[in-house]
Amino acid sequence: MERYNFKTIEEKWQKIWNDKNKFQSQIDKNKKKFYCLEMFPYPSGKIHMGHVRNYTIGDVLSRYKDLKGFNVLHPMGWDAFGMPAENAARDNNLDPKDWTNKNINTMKKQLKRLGLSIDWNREISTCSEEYYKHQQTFFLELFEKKLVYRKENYVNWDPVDQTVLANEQVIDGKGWRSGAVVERKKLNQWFFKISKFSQDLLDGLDDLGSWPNKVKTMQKNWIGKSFGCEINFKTKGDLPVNEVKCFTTRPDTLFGFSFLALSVDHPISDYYRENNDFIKFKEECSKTGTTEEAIAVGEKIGFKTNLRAINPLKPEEDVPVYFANFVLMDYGFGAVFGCPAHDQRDFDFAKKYKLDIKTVVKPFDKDDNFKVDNEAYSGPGILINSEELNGLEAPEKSVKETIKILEDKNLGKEQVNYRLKDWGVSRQRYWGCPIPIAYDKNKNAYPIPKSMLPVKLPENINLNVKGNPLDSQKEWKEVTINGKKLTRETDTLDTFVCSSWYYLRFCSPREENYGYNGKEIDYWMPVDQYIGGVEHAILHLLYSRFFMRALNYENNNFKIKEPFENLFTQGMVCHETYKDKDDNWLSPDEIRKINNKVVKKSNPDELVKVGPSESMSKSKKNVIDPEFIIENYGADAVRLFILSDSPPEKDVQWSEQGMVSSYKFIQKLWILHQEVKKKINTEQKENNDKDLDNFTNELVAKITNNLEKFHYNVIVANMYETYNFLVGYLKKIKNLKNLETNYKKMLICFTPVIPHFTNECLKDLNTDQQIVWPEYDKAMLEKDDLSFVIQINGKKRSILKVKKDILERELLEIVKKDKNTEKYLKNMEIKKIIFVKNRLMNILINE
RNA sequence: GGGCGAAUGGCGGAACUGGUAGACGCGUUGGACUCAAAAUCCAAUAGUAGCAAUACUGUGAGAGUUCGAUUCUCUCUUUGCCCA
Repeated sequence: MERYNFKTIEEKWQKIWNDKNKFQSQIDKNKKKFYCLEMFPYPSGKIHMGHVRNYTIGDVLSRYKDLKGFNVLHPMGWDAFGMPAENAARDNNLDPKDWTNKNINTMKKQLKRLGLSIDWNREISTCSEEYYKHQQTFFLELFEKKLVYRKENYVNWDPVDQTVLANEQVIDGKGWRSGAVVERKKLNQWFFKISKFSQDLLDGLDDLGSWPNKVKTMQKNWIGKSFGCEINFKTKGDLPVNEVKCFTTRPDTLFGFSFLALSVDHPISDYYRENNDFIKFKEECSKTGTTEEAIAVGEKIGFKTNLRAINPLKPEEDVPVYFANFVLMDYGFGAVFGCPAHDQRDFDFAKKYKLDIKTVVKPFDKDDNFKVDNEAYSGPGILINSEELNGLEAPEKSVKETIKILEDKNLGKEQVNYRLKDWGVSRQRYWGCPIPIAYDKNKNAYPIPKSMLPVKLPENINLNVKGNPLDSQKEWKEVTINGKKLTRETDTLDTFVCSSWYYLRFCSPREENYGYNGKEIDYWMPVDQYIGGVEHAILHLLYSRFFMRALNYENNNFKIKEPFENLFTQGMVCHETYKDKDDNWLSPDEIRKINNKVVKKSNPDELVKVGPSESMSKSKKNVIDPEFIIENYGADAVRLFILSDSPPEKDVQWSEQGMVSSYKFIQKLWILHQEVKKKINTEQKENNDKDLDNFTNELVAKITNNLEKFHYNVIVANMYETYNFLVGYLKKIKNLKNLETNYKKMLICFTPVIPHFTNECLKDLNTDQQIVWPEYDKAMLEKDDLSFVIQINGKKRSILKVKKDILERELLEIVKKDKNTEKYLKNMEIKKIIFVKNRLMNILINE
C-alpha cells in the first residue's frame, strides 16, 4: 500500500480550491452570513507559528460554518505600513514598498500552503494607494466633524526610532520596539478625539456578550472612569494668581491637605520660565517618562513656588504649592491636592520635603488615635480629625457628603473624569499614510481637497536622514490649493489607524468611490467572530471601536457601532529555551537530546542549559520555522498538532514529538482508510449495526459542541477516539451495511481540522455531491443499554449494565444480588435511596 | 496595592446543567517482529497494599453547603496577566 503522500495530495486540493474559487464570497440574502476574521498580519518576512495558530483556529471555524450552510466571509490582508519596513529599507538601501511587497508574496504563498479557506480575491494591503486614499478621506471627514484636531503636546519621544510613541507603546519607560529610554518632547501633533466617546465606549462593553471578560475589564480600566470633584483652591503669594483648579476623587480627605502639586506644564509655570532653577528642574522631570507607571515607580521630586494654597474647608490654613514630576497636565487640570496620609505618592513626596502628614481616615478596627506611620492608608474607614466630616464612612459616604458641602459653599462641583486620553496619531516617519493637510506660512492648517486625494507617498527617496525622511522632500512638500502655495504635513498616520477600519474594507475591497460600500457592509458587518492575540486587547480593539463611532457620528447612514460581535483571544506558541555554557542563546536545531541529557550538536560533550518554555521570539532563538515543518510533515499535520495540545485560548508548548505523532496519526488514518474502503466495497453485507450508528451520532454531537465552544483540542482527542474505535470495530464486526454512511460522516467531522486529507478520502469513496455538516439525533444519545452507577453511602461500588429507563425498585433488586454491592447491603437497613434516572443510584445505610 | 484568571498523574490536558475523576496525546515500562536498531504492533501506566478480586487515599491547603463537590460558598497559599 502506498504511503499517504501529503505533498502531492495537499497541493492537488489547494489547486482545486483555487481554480474553483471555492472560498469566494458574495452577498446571498437567502443564506445567513458569517464573517470570520483573524487579525491581519504585519508582513515582516515569513509567517511564524503564532500566525499558524491564529489562522488555523479561524480556518477551523470558517470551514465548519461553511459546512453548516452559512455564507462565510473569510478574508485576509496585510497591515503593511510600519517601521520595520522603513528600517530594513534604510539599512539595505531598498524601497520599503519593494521590501513589503516581497514579504507579502512570500507570506501569501506560505499561508496558501497551509490550506486556509480564504477568499483571496478580497486581499488588501494598507500601504496601497487604493487603501490609504480612503483613509485620507476618513481623516478629512473626521476633521470636518471636529473629531480630529491639532495641539502642541508633550510626547513620548523614542530617540532611536526618532518617533513619537503612544503611552501604550511605552513599556517600563522604554520604546516597545526599540527598547530605548523614552524622552519627553514638545511637538505639534494631530489627535483623534477618542475621549469624546469615553462614556459610550464604556457603555458599549456591556453589549459585547462573548468578548472575554478579561478584555472587557482591561478596556474598562483603560477608559478609567472616576467619580470625584473639581475644587477651586484660593491662593495667596506674590504671583498674580488667585485660584488653582484641581480634580480629585477623594475630596473627603481635605482635612489632611498639606500641599498642592502642579504639573510643570501648568500655566503657572509661565511665571518661572526664566528661572534657571526651574528650568533645571523641568529638565530633570523630562527624564521621567509620561506614563503612569514610570511616574509611580520613579522618584518624586518637587519645586517650591511662592504660592500658598488655602484649604477651602479651613480658610485659616494654607499650605505650600509645588511643581511636581508626578502630576500630568492632561489628567484633571494638571494639579492635584496632596493628602500624604492617604495616598502613597503624596506620602513619599511629603516625607521627602518634610511636610505635614495628617491622618484623617482610620480603618474600621482602629480607634480615633490611629496615626499613619510608615505608609499611607488608602483603604476604607471612618473619617477623623475632620471637624464636621468626622464619623462619616469613607469613601462610600464621605466623598458624596464633601462634594455637597463644597457645592453649597460654591468652592467646587461634582465631576466625572476619564483616564482615556485623546489618540495622538502623528508619526514622524516616511512609511505610513500621509496626513492630507497643508499649512500656510503662519502654520494654519488646510485640508487637502478630496478631489486631490490620494496624497501619495513620494517614491525612491533617501531614507538615510535623521528624523522624518518626508521632511527633506522639498518638491513633494510644496502644494498649491486654490492658488495658495502651501506646505504639506510631513507626519504620517499611526499604523493603528489603518487597522481600525480594515474589516470594513474587506466587505467591498475594490470599491473605488469610498472606503466602504453601504450595501456590502449592511450585509456583512459586524464581524461575527474576531480572532487574535490578547496583546491587542486595549489598543487596536479600542481604536477600532472608536473608529466606528467616529464614522457613525453625525452620519445617519452608518449604523455600525461595535465592529466585533464576538472576540476570541488565542494564546501564544511557546518553546523551551537553550543556552550554552557562555550563556549564549541556542536554537532548537543547535541542540540534541540524548537520553536525559541535552547537549550541543556541534560539541556533544558540552551540556546545554534548558530554560523555561517561553513565547517564541527571535531574540531567544526558540523559534520553529513553520515553512520547514509544513515541508516535512504537511499542512494537515501541522494544523492538527497546533490545535491538539492545549485549549486555543491558552499558551501551547511546541513539541517535536507531538508534531511527529500528529504526522503519524495522519499516516495511520490513511492505512485505516484503505481498510474501510475495502470493507465498503465488499459485496457481502449484513444488517446495520447499531453500535456504529450510536458511535457516529455521539461523535457528531461531541465535535459539533466542541466546535461551538472553541474546544478545538478536544476535537483532536475525538478524532483519536474515532480512530481507536474504528480499528477495534473493523477487527471484530462484519456488519458492514451502514459503514459507508457512518464513515463519511466521520470524515466530514474531521474536515475543519484536516481538510486536504478528508477531501481526498471522500473523493476516493466517489463522494461527488456537496458535503454538508451531519446532524445528530438527540434522542439517540441516550442508549438502550447504559452503565448505571451504584453508590453506597456516596462511594462508587459498582457499575451495572442495565436497560434504559429502568425503575428504582427493579434496579434495587439487581443491586441486592450484585456481587459487588451485595456484601455491603447484607443485614443492613437502607435509610434512603437517591435515584437519578438513567444515571446513578446512591444507597444510604448505617455504617 | 487593586482587578481578573489559574492550580487535576512524570508532562500537555479531559470531565454536559453538582452525579463513574484522569478521556485523548506525549513520555515511561514490558512484550512481539528483527542478526541488531529504527519503524510498527500488542499490553501496562494516579498513589499505596495485594498474585488477584478488591480496599484505602487522591483534583494547591483548610473549612462549609449537599445523599454526593474538580464543579457551588468562605479563608489561605502559590502562580499568571492587566492596572497602579
